[in-house]
Amino acid sequence: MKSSRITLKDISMACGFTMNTVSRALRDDPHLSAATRELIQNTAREMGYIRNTMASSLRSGRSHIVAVIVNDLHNQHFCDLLNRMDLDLRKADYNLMILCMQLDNALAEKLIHTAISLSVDGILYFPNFDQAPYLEYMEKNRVPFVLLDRRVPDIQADNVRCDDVQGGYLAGSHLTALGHRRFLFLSGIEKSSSQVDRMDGFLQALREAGLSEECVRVVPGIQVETALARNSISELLDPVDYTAIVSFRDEVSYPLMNALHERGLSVPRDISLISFDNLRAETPALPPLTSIYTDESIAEIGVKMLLERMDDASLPARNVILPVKIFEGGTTAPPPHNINL
Amino acid sequence: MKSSRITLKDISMACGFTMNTVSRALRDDPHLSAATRELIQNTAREMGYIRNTMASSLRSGRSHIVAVIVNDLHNQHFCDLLNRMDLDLRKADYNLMILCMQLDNALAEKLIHTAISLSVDGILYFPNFDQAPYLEYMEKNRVPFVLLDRRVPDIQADNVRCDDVQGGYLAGSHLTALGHRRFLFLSGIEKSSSQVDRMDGFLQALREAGLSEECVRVVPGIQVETALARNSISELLDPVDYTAIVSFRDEVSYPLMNALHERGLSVPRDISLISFDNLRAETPALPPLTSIYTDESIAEIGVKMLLERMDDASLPARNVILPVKIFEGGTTAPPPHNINL
DNA sequence: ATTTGGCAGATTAACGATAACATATCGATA
DNA sequence: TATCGATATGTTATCGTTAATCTGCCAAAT
Repeated sequence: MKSSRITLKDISMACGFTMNTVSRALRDDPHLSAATRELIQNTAREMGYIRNTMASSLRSGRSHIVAVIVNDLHNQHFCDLLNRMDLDLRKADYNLMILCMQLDNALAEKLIHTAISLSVDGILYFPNFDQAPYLEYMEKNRVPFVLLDRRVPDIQADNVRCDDVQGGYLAGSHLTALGHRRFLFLSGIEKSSSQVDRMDGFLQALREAGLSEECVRVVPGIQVETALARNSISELLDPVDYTAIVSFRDEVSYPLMNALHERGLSVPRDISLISFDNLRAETPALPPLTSIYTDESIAEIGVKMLLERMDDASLPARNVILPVKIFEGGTTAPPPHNINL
Repeated sequence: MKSSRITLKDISMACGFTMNTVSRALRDDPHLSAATRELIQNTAREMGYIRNTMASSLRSGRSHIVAVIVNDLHNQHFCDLLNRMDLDLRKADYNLMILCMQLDNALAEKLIHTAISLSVDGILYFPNFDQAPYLEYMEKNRVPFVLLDRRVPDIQADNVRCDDVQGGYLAGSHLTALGHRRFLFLSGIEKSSSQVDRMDGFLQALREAGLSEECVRVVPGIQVETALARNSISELLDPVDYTAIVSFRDEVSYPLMNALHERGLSVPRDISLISFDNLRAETPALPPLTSIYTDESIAEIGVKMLLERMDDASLPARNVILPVKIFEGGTTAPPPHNINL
């Protein structure tokens, strides 16, 4: 019952080759004879050798780790993305390290430090609006990175996100086409480009329908999150001076439907409900949510871009904007005709 | 525009102290004079120094990383747990590294290797049944670890999980008390103790109600997952020779309800539905799911245990079993009285 | 005045792996 | 036969940090 970790030295002594030769054998260096390589690899396996990444990375400069920095893990969107990233990165022989901001923007800087400190080979980053300064760290330390899901003003960097303006526009034109004239708009908490862009697109659709901003009551993200946490989302509904609700993400829609149901309002007969979910169309709700989504995977594309950039740092910055669509579930309908707001 | 990483050497040259002194200053070593310490810390900050974890860990043996190995991230259960773990670990100055098995059991061994290779300070592990051998790696390499959510036979190690036998029993007695006599039991894919234990408890409740195993049709986990992936869960429902469904996790229940609804079966009027969710009672469904849960947090307790163990490897192994309760949502009711199965 | 002890900081040697370079062997070629 | 090049392996230096040990200095104690 030997204890503690086996090192190259141990293997070297056990099979008579130098540490260097052992190291090369374990990395499948083709300059070694097949016999030597196999002998060493077998010995290593028998002894239960596990390479020390810390040492290896220190010397070689490569850690085989990619970090992804996310807002929080309560959002199923993100979790699905993370899963996909993990899969794709593992195929390319990288480990994914998930770093979570816990909705604390100040933590972002620290997490970027952590990632750099770990000598990660690349970073996938969901930036918020006010985090542009942190990006400098990555550039200064020459860490390849890709920005996901959000736009950061005045930054020249790889970037993949959804067409949020178009998303907001689709939501708006869908509702106005059905005849809605008064809206409740529930925002998300993050100060992200998604917020701004979706609202822009939404308002443009209203303008095209001859409506003004007056028709929209906006609930700030912080109120939404607070209400969610307190399980009191019902408060946000009053006064019911609207016939349609636009909610920032699908997950808000579930408690929302419960709250509407409790006060006797039926979806979509009395109130229409539409939300955004850049990631997938499937929804467990009954009726299924009408939702804005994209067919493509930010995770897949983001990982691909990062792999390319890690491979060649001199590539020009790329900007990918994914088209969005509307999934017409069962939560939108024309407003009740007897309504008079 | 300086590039690449600043090292202790750079700081050392910039402020005239040796690397060692710089290193100590940056670690708040009390043996240094306050003046020196501040001078060095300020210089480091100005120069944008970021400690190299790889080097630091190599020398010191501590990485400040804790790894958690999970089955997959599509399960909101796990994501909630991970979030909590991350929070608690960060408070204790550790980074959480999430390693995902992607439902591929063989990957577990590799992930444990990865964790050890990274010199993590501890491992939180959701083991499956057939993974007991892998645990040896952790013991051999003296990595502190805690087993979560599942029981592994014949292993003497820190362990926190729910009382799954009791959970199965609660589900069973709840349904038999309502008058149900025929059941459909949807399993989860993992070969975990939860599976076995819940079924044990469930069957015991049936026996106490004078029923035998014959009353239960069991759908294997692999079929459930396949159906979920193909979006064809409806297939599993036939023939409808039961009045109650027990599903292994809440997330299966949503598509299930949709499928029942589509074929004109109402929950709970025609079919009762109960599921397990060790983690939280809140459910977005309408009506809310009747579900087995626990008030306590496996994440919180698991992290606490791991911190204690990392602090003192000589502690005796501890075994914590959390009590479970039933949340009576709206998805169970007496069976239709005209039924004759 | 000499010893003692503590403090601030320097010197040196690792941690484990790998890159860069050097060497030895052998067959092929001039 | 002497030289060359390819192949297979050994030597040495180093990645950035920290642990272990040591030195010099000054104040307090004898």
